[in-house]
Amino acid sequence: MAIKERKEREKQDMRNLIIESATQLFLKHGYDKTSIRNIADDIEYSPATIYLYFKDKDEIFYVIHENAFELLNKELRKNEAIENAFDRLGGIGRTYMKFALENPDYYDLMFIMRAPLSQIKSEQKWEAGECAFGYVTETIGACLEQKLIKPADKFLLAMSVWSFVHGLVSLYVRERMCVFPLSDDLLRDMLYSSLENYLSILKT
Amino acid sequence: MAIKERKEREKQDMRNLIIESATQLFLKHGYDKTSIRNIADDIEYSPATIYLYFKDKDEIFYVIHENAFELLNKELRKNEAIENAFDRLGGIGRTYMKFALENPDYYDLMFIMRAPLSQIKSEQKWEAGECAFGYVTETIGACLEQKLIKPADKFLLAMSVWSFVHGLVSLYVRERMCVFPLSDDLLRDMLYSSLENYLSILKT
DNA sequence: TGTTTTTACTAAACACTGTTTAGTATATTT
DNA sequence: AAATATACTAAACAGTGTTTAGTAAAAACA
Repeated sequence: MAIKERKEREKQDMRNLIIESATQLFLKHGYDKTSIRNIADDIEYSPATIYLYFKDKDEIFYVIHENAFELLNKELRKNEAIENAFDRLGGIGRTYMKFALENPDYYDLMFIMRAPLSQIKSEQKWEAGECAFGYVTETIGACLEQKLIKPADKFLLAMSVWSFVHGLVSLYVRERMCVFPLSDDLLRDMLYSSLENYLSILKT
Repeated sequence: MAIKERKEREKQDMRNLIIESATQLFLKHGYDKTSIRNIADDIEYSPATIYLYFKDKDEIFYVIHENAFELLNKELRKNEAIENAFDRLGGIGRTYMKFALENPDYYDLMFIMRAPLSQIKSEQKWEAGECAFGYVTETIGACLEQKLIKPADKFLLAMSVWSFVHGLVSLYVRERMCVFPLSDDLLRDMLYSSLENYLSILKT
């Protein structure tokens, strides 16, 4: 029965088609303005068809959110090449910040919006998040073992580092940094400088 | 012509009535589930009436956002009593965090959601934000003058401290701290511990 | 006072949204 | 060839923010 396999393939193709259209519309117009009807129009199917492939709108954006994490994780792991654990931690921080500033809509979906996580609520785990966060924790563990940073609980430090960078980029992404009377370019520089300053005071 | 004054009073009363109802509904059910029709039902007027007193939904939530800032600022200024500038900074940080954890919906509106700031876009300034942030900057300035913290640019430090605490509470409020397999109580404790740890490494 | 104007309000509509239901062709299996 | 299963959609449901046109009551004017 090769027919069943073909049907399975076709089902996956249709899912991909929907995700591709949704991703493109999302990156162009944002979450709120990407409606099921817009996606349906774009792929030239009726809105109801989309519900044969996805439970609801949030499930679509959960998949996009997972793709975005794959992208971020790929970027983060590039720092694996850095020998010194502290330099690696710095690299990870800068990569994370760069990702957020270059892909603000993805970042929003991954770490700010409630939508994609409605998929997880009670039951599943937030694997994508745990994976990215785990890498930070590991690296901090290495820094602690080699006494490259001031001693503290590994998880507390991981939470701190993550929160620090997230704080900077999320205030920027959601336009709260306007309290600084600075040009956008100078502001971005200052975000990076803040990170450097934080790393320097973490150092032993 | 005392009539004009009465009319003015009545107009303000109606605005207050709408804000009170909206605030109550917002704190009970959240932003998305607080619709103009819900508010109208609650105050026993037609939905169209609300538009005679507010330009749009965002203007209503901008006022609520301002009230929330008044509340936060009042709390923050209580730290004025603390003599030592560094202790005062710590107090401000803890007060900010406490406010966010006790009023997550207000915090969301003030520092995460896009809605209330749509009111500001091009033209006005975000006065409420600048006021709260200014107080942090001032205190950090005092810390620097008295050499209580490691030297760095005043604004860079203010941005850092704010971002650090915002990072912690916003990841918590938007449920990204679930990467930690901890109970809610332990998690909250860890947020405060993170802040203490950060303050300790800022110290000279 | 009576007439005109202004004010306060609303019913209904517009243009959307996510989602569900019922029904129809087409493809597959028996 | 007949029966069944699959893929799809038109239309509806229940909601959203917002606007328009029209109506009573209040205020101003004569």
